[in-house]
Amino acid sequence: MKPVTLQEIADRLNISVTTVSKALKDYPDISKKTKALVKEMAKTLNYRPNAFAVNLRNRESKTIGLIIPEIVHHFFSSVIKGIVAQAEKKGYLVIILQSNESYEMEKKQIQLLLSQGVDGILISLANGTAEYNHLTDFMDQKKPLVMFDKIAKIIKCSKVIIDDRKAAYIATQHLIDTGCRRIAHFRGALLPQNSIDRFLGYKKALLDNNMPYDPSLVYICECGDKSFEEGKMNARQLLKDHNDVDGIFINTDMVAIGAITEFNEQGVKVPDDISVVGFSNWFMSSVISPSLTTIDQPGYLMGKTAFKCLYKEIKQIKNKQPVVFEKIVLDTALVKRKSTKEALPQMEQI
Amino acid sequence: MKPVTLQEIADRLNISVTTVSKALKDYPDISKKTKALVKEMAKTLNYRPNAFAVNLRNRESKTIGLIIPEIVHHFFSSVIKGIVAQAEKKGYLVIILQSNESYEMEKKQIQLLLSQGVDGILISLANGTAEYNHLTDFMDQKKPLVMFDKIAKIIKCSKVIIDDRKAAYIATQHLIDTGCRRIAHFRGALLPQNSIDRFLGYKKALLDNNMPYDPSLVYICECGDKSFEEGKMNARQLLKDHNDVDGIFINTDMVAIGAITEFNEQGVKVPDDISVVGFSNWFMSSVISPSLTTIDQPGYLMGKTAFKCLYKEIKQIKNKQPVVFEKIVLDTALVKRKSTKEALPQMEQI
DNA sequence: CTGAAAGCGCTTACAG
DNA sequence: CTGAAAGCGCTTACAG
Repeated sequence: MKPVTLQEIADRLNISVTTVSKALKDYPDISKKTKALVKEMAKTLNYRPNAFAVNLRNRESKTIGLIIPEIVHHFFSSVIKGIVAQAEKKGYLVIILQSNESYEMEKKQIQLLLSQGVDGILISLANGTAEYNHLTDFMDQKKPLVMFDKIAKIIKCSKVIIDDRKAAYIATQHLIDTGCRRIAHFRGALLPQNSIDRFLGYKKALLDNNMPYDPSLVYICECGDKSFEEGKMNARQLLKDHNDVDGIFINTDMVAIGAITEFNEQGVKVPDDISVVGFSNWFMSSVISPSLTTIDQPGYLMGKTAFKCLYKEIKQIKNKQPVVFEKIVLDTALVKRKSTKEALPQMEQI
Repeated sequence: MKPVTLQEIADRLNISVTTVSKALKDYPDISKKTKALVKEMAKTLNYRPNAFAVNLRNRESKTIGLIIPEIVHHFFSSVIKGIVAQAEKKGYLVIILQSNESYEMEKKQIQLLLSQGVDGILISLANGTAEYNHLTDFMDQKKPLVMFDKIAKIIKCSKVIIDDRKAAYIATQHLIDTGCRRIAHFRGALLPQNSIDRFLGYKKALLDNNMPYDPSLVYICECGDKSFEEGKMNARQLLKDHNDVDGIFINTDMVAIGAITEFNEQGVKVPDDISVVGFSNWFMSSVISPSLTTIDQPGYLMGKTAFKCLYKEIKQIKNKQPVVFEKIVLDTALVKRKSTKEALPQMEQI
């Protein structure tokens, strides 16, 4: 069974393709009678417009691309869900690609999406990305690109993020408020803006509380798919290097869970010996023991917001309006659980 | 900057569009010299074929659709990752849609994908799906559809699954081998084939071991996004109803984690008082305490395999070869952890 | 070895 | 109110 075309409908009704096309789209210059006839025939034949032809004419695909470092990831999968849900509402479909934290992949994927003719791109940068020509190339095609979570400050485009520095500050402050006096930090890789910002928030909290910043207390994790093992390893190393540490602020939950697991295995008590604060609020963090105090990061909302932002720009470009870039900062929240102690009463008054 | 077309290249070189097209595709009837010239010009101008036009001509989009019940889900996100990775290798892009376990959504999404002109569909059925016209409609367009994990036995198409019944049998047998004598089951929703099969595997293991099957020991979970709470609730109810139960086989890990959490909170010792076996081997299951004995379900491999299968059928249809449906059953494995006891020596000899 | 022409299915400016 | 015609960018059977 060949797909039904406008031509087929036109032939059956003995009218022109033009009229059929207009009737289906409710052009005002077509008579009611004709419209009814056409629509009925279209229904009977189960007519479905050929998307390729429509796309070719209209120069839009109603499809967007999404490039994300990792799919099997509580936070990112929540973002995906938000994007897909919001896109569907607006009649847009989402093509997903995983960069695997690789710049090369990311570059290739942008090209792929460009070739496919997506109307826009949503991207969270790979750790390995330090050059941005692939992004500007895309934008040079007069197509919008919106970054979320892992962004490049230097690129002029809309961004949806959280205030990583502030959130990290609050996390570290919480450790201080609950009595920690020597606080380590397991940071993320060196390049990504959010691991830099979280590190800076940690440092600032220390300084604001007159606590010395000690670089030897900062450990690095790549935060790829080996996060759990990295957390364990770093925790082991930390115990060897510094037996006086009583708190750690960790760049991401999965690493924190690795660290807690290591502490549990070594008989180090959390939070009595060492308090731990994570980042992201993965579901898992609420069910391990002790449950993890962490920063809640609104993944689903971030996805929804990022799509809305992209959608707005697609419309603006289509209507030849000027595109105004936005920087949207979403709220985070400290989720207190059992991996940190109760706040000291005297400290709260300071 | 307008996109570069074949016409543009042709004009600049003073040759025909036909020749340009053929040169770029290395037709043997074009001279080496012309090919070199054309390719160089294409490179200089950064030519990129218009996908819509190519699609329209070739009647294929190099795009497939993926419909999945839930994106934020360890198992399903692993499947997505496998599909996307394998598809990219073959030059295919993947459009993702989430059915939210709803039949209505699923139906709408199939239509959407059909309108979009995808070359095939990969689907894991929603719990709510009991009618299959939307699936057969799609296949009537001479486009392949492959089901994975949550399938409908009755539909004639390729399927990639695990042997749920066997895996459940092994899980239950493990409970018996480790000394459990009164074993409950938290099953999934009533419709999905895999929750039926897991239930049947449980039942068969009991009967093969001369243990009575007691329907009052079977509890139902929808296994949607409330899985954790369902696990807790069912565990609470179970404790009230049956204080003699010493083992539970649970349809999916997230529910099992809920149950274990409830037991921990109530001071019921796992595995000493009650042993628990889950299903799926979510990462989380290895880090909770006690860690969860479960069935490892190969999500990434399932995704990869499902795409390969779909790809094969796309090619078969394109080449007008007969399409042979396959049923591919992937291996699972029992992962023994701390939520079950050591096997009893005397039992092992039986 | 090269190119004119038809056609994929649709949309829309224009004529009547 | 209706329709002929052009055109979106590509591919390929066919002619020369």
